[in-house]
Amino acid sequence: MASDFRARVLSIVRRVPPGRVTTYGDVAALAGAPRAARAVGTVMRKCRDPRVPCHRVIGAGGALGGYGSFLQVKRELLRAEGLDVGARVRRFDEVRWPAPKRGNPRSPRRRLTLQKT
DNA sequence: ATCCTGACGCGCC
DNA sequence: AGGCGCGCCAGGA
Repeated sequence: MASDFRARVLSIVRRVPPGRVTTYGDVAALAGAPRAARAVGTVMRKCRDPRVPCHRVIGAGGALGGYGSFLQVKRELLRAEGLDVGARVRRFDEVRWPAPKRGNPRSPRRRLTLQKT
């Protein structure tokens, strides 16, 4: 296959159940590349497979993310699945998938802050 | 192999 | 609270 990464991303997105959403970043992490959120977007962009619910992949914090006119379709689909979608997906934490783990010692999201001497 | 682009994310202004 | 800029990664030309 073209890329292992791509295949993983697709397989992951396919598991997102109706009425639930996930983020580019989370998918990237699940695919084994925590910093490749943008790359996930690249994959979604090419995705034409109806088995892949790409409309359930949104931006961090509930932002829609999206692409051109498809953004509108995305909103429709999400609403059709019962989600409350405004400028951003509301109740995000409740419809997020997979269920966000709390106090996860293995999610050491690095915070590389630049100090000002 | 190299360069440019982009359905992202997050710190800062 | 919102917008801007820079960093990250994989794809495609």
